[in-house]
Amino acid sequence: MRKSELNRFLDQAQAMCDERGVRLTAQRREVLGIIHAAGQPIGAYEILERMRQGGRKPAPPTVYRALEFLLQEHLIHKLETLHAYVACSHPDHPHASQFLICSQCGEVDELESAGLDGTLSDLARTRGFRPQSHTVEVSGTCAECAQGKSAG
Amino acid sequence: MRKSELNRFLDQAQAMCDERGVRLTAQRREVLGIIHAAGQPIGAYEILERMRQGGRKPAPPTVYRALEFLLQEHLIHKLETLHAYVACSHPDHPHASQFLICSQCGEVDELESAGLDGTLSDLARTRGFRPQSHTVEVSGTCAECAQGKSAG
DNA sequence: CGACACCTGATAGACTGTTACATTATTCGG
DNA sequence: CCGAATAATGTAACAGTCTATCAGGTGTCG
Ligand SMILES: [Zn+2]
Ligand SMILES: [Zn+2]
Ligand SMILES: [Zn+2]
Ligand SMILES: [Zn+2]
Repeated sequence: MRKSELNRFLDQAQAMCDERGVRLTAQRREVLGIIHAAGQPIGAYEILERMRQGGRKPAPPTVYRALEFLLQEHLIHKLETLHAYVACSHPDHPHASQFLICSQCGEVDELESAGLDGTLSDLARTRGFRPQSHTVEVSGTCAECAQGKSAG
Repeated sequence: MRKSELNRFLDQAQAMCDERGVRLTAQRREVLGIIHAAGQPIGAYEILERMRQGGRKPAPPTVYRALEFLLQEHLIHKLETLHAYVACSHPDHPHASQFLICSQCGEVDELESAGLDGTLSDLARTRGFRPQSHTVEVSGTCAECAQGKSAG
């Protein structure tokens, strides 16, 4: 069963929040679980939909508040080009958003490239620009989809 | 007067569209002019607002259709993190979207870094990913704003 | 003129996200 | 434990961004 993997993920998040003195409440944990379980970028209203399957009727602010918290704690990222959210693949330390997004199957691959970070910082500094955060989203075809296409 | 600069920009765009066999109609030209004249990222509804100052009452689809055309022809870019549009600073050849965005004054600086392009392509290829387009938006403080702040 | 492609106008609606205020839950000092 | 302060949640209404759809106009070509 794969549920234990999800639980490990959530427990790790819980432990991190405990350390930081912030509260991963049941609701926030549920939203984080839905995002992680989706395995793909998922929109706020789709999350809302899945929360409603438990009988409750949360409204948009509920999910947006949870998303705001999870973003602050670097447990999820927002994909600006998709208006969707994904679980962070290495939430133990803050970092910028760097993604490969397959336009065919929707899979995303989170990068964490110090080289890319450095290239961007250098570029910025040559312009006298002081960077604070960055968003990198590469759209294209993932390995699996490319293979399937060329083989087919 | 600065109007001649705007006209040169628009005439250049016109020439490029003529070459490509596409039509930079009066309406598209007007939208492109408004975006260029703004000098900063401008939202679709702000464009709409300015178009209405001529007495006409265009509706959202009007401006979105023009924006779609201008994006296709690489005459403008969309800033995904701002939901806003800017004129391309070197529209003579297609290229990916790379921007430094000052969060204080709103100025944007369009990069065109082959090095960044290469770094991204290399990163993608090590994952078997075939990139098609990318969006890079760095948020921070521009040189002027940083200077004003440190001096003040 | 008629047929066709393209552009435009206009209504309505979908999707994404926010404001404002009332209510409930949790924490903490006494 | 009690009560005040703080944090989190519930609820309704709304704002911002973008799209679907249908109808009408313009221009070219034969
Ligand atoms: Zn991450
Ligand atoms: Zn794929
Ligand atoms: Zn450009
Ligand atoms: Zn600035």
